[in-house]
Amino acid sequence: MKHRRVTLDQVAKAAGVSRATVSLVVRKSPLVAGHTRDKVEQVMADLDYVRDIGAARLRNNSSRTIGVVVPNLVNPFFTEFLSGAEQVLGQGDRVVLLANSHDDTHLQSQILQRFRGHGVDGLILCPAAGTDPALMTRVRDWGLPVVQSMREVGEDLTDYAGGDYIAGMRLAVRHLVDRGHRRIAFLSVRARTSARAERLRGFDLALAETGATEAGITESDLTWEASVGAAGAVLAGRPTAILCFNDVLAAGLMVGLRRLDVTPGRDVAVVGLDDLEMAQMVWPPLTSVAMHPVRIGASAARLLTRRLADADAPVLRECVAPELRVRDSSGCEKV
Amino acid sequence: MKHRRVTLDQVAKAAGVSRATVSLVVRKSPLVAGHTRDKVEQVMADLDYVRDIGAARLRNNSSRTIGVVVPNLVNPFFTEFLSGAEQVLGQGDRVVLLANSHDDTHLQSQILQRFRGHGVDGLILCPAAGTDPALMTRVRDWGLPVVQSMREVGEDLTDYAGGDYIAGMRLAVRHLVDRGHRRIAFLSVRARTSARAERLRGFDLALAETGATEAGITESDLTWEASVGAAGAVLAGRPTAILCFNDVLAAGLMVGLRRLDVTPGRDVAVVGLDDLEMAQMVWPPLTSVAMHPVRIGASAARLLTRRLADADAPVLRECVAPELRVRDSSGCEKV
DNA sequence: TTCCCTATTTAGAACGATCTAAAAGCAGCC
DNA sequence: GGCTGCTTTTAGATCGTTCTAAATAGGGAA
Repeated sequence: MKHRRVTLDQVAKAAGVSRATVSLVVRKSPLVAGHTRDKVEQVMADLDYVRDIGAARLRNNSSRTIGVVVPNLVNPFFTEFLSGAEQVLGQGDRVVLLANSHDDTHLQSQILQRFRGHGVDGLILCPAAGTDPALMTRVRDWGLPVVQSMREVGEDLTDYAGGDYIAGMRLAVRHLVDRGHRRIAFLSVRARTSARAERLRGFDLALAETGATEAGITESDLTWEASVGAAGAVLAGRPTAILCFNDVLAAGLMVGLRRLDVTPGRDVAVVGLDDLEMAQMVWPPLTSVAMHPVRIGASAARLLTRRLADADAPVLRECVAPELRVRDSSGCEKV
Repeated sequence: MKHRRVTLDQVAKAAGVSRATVSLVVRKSPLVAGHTRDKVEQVMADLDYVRDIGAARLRNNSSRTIGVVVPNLVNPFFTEFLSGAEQVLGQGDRVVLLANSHDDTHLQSQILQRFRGHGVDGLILCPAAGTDPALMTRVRDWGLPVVQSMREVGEDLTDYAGGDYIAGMRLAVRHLVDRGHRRIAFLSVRARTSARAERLRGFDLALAETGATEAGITESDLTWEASVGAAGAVLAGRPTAILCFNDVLAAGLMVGLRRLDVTPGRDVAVVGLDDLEMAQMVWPPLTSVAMHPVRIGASAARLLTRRLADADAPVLRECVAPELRVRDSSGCEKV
């Protein structure tokens, strides 16, 4: 019923050549003569030969497999990221080994062990909150090329692909200030990640540049439900505009505001970050700063491909430039 | 710099036993004596030994790797599904090989070849629209256990995990009829999948049971933007209520309706399917039928685990029961 | 013809695990 | 000591590839 897989040897026998020759054909070596190649390829097609990549890796040490670790598979930001990475890697005939760390460093290191056992060629890692920078050097000692993405741990330890959140915050704050807002609140998150630090720094810089004042920084869990409940705390600082850590929190916040009879886009301006598709679906449509997660994922995949080709290439940081998308949620002027 | 991997042989040498014994320890065989096991485990920890699963598979034919193919990685429905499957498989110490078919049968078969080459133990497949049922028997001939999910091709060819969309449509239609609606439209999709057929059948059944009349079936592409533009066509049938293929289309439709100065939840009732998180974020909050994609993913993973354990187990269909979630978008009574 | 050179092809040893079948150890018992 | 029966350990073949180094072909030139 379940028959064994077709091997190089069987193809070789059927084509009347040696196993080594067939192997050369499989790897598209220029060494084989045209007529030999044709014959072997014909036989491979007839027998439905599929090369065993695991066995190949045993010899040549390349599994064409990339481990991707994200902290949250349900957050559309990370799935768009994943989608971009998968796309690029698939084009390079590589395959994605996916895992969700749930932002748990313990689970994360289990996952890395598992990936190591599977002989992945490289790693795209969005490090879980609280990841020890030493992890990066450890991974490097394993001989595993890594690209960090969306979040970063340590300084220039690895390549990195992300969005420029400092620029993003600036765009958002300037937009609000242009519309006459002076008291701006920030709905942040509790989890200590570089993504959070970067936004806070951008916020400070932007406030200093524009002369606007901070009207309170509230911390929420990184879920939609949590931000609904944060609305009261955010309003306590009497802001006329609220910047949110991302669109998911912004969407929740708007629901929370409405429950307190505050209408976003009229009574208070709300701005998100990321510009996920949902920004256009909520009401009022959410002003947001596009971070292009799909592009970031693609960029991470390309960085990793580059490093696989040259282990000693200089460490690179790639930041996708953000774009402001003005919609109705920041519609209220305060002049 | 990049040192070789630690092998069984090295552990064996260091522990003063044979490679075979170490292998037994790795596999937790009860054959090894307690003191030997302890010593070997100590050495493994000291040397940071990681078992090479690829090499193991070559001999014992189990890669602890599962291929998962989804048609759209950006659709939150599928990512929640994926998340459920990944979770369960990870617990069984298996790893997910992920690929996105973009609903393209050609790309899908490329992916399957790739997965085959990687020696996956099994497959969770949400078949791309237009997939030939013969694919399932072909995959079976490869000796690959498959579970179809979310969509199904062929009759009882493989195990299947999905949501009960017939029941879901019934819940939705009854709810609308209870609120006094008699003219109900359905915003459907163009792609011919079992998911579409099932919903249409449920719609017909529910109409027949309740005596409500169909107020037009419009077809849209399966994207948010497309459904925004479909609003005009949907209204042409003069419905008092609109049922949508899923929440993504419902969200788009509501935006489209508003652009035509029709307020969803007041001028016309809108109901979605799936109950994604976004149902609560749109305005007005969307009445929807929860399909529990995370549970479906988990169920698919369990079905596959079962089949891996027993290739001859009877073919099983598992359908997660839907639940109606009433919110404001169906708020308008028509009595 | 012989020799050399380049273009192809190949035998056989890896890679790191598991499996099979058989060998050692170690009691207890005659 | 020799035998039986049990537990524990092991040598060596094996999985399907790639690599190395060497063998073989096929022309020309001398």
